[in-house]
Amino acid sequence: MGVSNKVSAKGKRLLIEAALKLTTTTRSLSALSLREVAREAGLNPNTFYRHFKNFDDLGLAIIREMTQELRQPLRDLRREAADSVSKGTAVSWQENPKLNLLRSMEVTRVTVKLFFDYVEDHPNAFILGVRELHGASPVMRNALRSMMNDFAQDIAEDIQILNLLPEVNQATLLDIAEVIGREMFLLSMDYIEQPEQRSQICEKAQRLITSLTVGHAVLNGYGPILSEALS
Amino acid sequence: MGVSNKVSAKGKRLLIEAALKLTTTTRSLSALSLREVAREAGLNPNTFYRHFKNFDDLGLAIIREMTQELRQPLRDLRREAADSVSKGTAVSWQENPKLNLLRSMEVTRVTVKLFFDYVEDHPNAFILGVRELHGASPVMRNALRSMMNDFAQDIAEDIQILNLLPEVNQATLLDIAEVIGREMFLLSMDYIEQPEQRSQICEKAQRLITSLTVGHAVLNGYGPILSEALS
DNA sequence: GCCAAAAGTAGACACTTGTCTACCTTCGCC
DNA sequence: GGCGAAGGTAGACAAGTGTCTACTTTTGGC
Repeated sequence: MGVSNKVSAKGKRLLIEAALKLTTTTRSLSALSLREVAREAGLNPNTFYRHFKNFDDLGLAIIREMTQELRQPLRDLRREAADSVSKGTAVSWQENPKLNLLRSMEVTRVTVKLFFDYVEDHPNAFILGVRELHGASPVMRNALRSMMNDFAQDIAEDIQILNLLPEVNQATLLDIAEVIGREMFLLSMDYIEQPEQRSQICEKAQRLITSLTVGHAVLNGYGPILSEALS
Repeated sequence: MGVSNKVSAKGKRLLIEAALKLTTTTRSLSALSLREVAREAGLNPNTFYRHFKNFDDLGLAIIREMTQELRQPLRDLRREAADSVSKGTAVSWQENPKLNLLRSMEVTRVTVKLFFDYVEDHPNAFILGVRELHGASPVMRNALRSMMNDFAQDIAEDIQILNLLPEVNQATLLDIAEVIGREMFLLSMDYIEQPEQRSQICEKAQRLITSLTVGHAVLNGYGPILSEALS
């Protein structure tokens, strides 16, 4: 059931779980009442104050856990995907464009798959994340935005380290990564809500990533190389 | 002040404006109280019932207005942008790839500019739209999702009619349009919140759109043509 | 100028909410 | 084995809430 370990006091744990449950099934975090989540947790309303000083505080605790639980695992996932495809044999674009393009697409395919598997295992975390990312609480928004930035940073680094893209400007690389991160998170909502369309959603994500990276490569003068690779 | 005309009863109008104001400045729609918005509107709580049967009902009314107010104008904007660039002289990609690419990018530039001007004039509508698109109310979410679909449909049609892209599969064209629409809406939040970065945000949007379309074109076998156009 | 329908108001109802003070229970540590 | 802190509970409070019934005002069409 999503966000789980690492916090000692069981009351705190219960409250977090309760809030998570209510949020994902009914209302947004800021619309919950203190008594409501205490009731759901089977605790006295006052117990809330023993652990949190207000609602944003609870929200931040959830996000903190979520981040811990998501970032490193997702990082590992992408590495795993890369390793499973290219057994350490990095090839430059100029050397063998076709191979590299195929490798990129395969890494993308595997990463996307792993990502959505992960989404399936932690639906609540993603639902809450997407909901509050554009929600009403500035505190939440900022916290989640910074999480998304970190996430984008990771993606950008991986793209670079894995040599999935010819060299491009650092800033625009980050732009690409941001869009990819954001769209993956948003697509995760569809993935959760529409189980029967999951394979199509995976493919859609792959196409998006490939289009974006290839598009950027072309605009940076790698058109001929890519054309050759695609022929 | 955003969403404005077309509804007769002034009470209804006042309530809508009040809800919009409270939503964008403080909480999400579902977190508002009936009495609160009535108070803000300077009306008796009971007046609410004369016009809406519940809160989702109010929300839908707002969305209905928003859609009316946004869709056709945005459509006109894109046409205007296209006209201002190519004075009716449609050129096929094969005939003159370079000209067409430049024309595409110019249409993109102008459209993006006009779009964000529009955002600047209707910030509340966009804030509420983005917030509730991923909010807690399923009714809202569905209504807004369908609005976004229509919006994407419009973009896709325009891309096709204006010949901005070589022929591609209808479905993937729609995918591109969806991503463009979504990202434009999300970027509009940044645009509203960070006035000092507006020109960068415009450029970012342009790059995104160009990368996406070019990327798709390349993957559909138009790489050589584009390479030539870029040379 | 009338009159019904629509829009708006008043007062009350049972209920939920956040937060306060005060008290009990469990646990870790010396 | 005792003690202090942390975790949890009980009861009460004023304030706010959704919704009901009943009443008044405004409005538009004849």
